[in-house]
Parts: sequence; C-alpha cells; structure tokens
Amino acid sequence: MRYWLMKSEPSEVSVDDLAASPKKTAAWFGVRNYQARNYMRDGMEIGDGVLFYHSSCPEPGIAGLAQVASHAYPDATQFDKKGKYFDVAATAENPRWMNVDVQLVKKIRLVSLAELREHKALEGMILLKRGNRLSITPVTPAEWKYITGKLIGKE
DNA sequence: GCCAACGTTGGC
DNA sequence: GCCAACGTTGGC
Repeated sequence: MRYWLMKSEPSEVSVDDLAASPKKTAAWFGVRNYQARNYMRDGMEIGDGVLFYHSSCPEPGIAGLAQVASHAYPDATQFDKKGKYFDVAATAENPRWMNVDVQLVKKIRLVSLAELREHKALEGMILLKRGNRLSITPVTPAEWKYITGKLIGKE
C-alpha cells in the first residue's frame, strides 16, 4: 500500500466534480509529464491512498481523500484530435500517456498549502519543496498518517 | 499578470 | 550529447 498526492485544477476537475461522478470515480486524464505518468504506470496499485489536491486556484490545498481504483491504461484524451490533450505522436499501438482511475473516498475540510507548511512533520513533503511542479508525487506513510490522522481527524 | 523553476525541443 | 530557446506549472 502506497500513498500519493495528485494535483487537479478545480476549474477542470474539482473534488465536488469527482463526488458527482458515477461511483465517485473518474479517469485521471491529461497528465503529460513522464515522471508523473511513470508513477501511475509503475508505482500505483489499486487501493493506494490519494490526497486529492486543488492547484492553480484561489485556495490551493488538499480537498479530499481518494484511492486508486484501476491499473494504468492508455489515456483516451491523447487520441482526441480536437482536444487540448491531443498528442500527434501517440498511436493506439504505441500510446504515450497512461492514466489510472481515481475514486473519491471522502471530501474533507480544505487543508491549505499554507497550513501544510506550518507543520514541521511535513517539511519533507515533495509538494512543499521549492520548485516542485510535479502533479503526482509519492507521500510517505508517516506524512499520510499525520495528515489523515492529526490534521483532519480520525475517520 | 508576474515570474521562478523546471521540462522539452531541436539545432549543431 | 550539449545547451539555448521556448513552453508550462502554479503560487502569489
């Protein structure tokens, strides 16, 4: 069992959008970064814990708890010529981009980026490292426990 | 809208 | 394989 933090722009897919999806599950499409793709393709297992993070918005922070709900499979949006995620180099035989499905477990109070920065126990989080832009990052068990236990309370 | 930081591209 | 130019991310 591993843990991850996955960024989403709420103007694209917010925690409420995910909550409103069938089975509260949606494909994590649109990742166009190799390292993030590799985490999904090579690192994720069904049932892994996910911190659902809102980025590029007025109040960035963790907005929900989710879980990995599928293995990685080709991201359909890379084949959509009209879409903004189209990749001319991707073919059905040789897809370049993969995604997993993510299922919302529960919406939580927003744990803002500023709040995360206040906690010494979290200073090692990749999210908080200067210059980090990765949209998917691993979270350590200790970080997960601290955030889900201490910051948002026992579920 | 700004801009620092990082990733990707492409000429050589 | 180097590296300059360009594009993107994402907080502020």
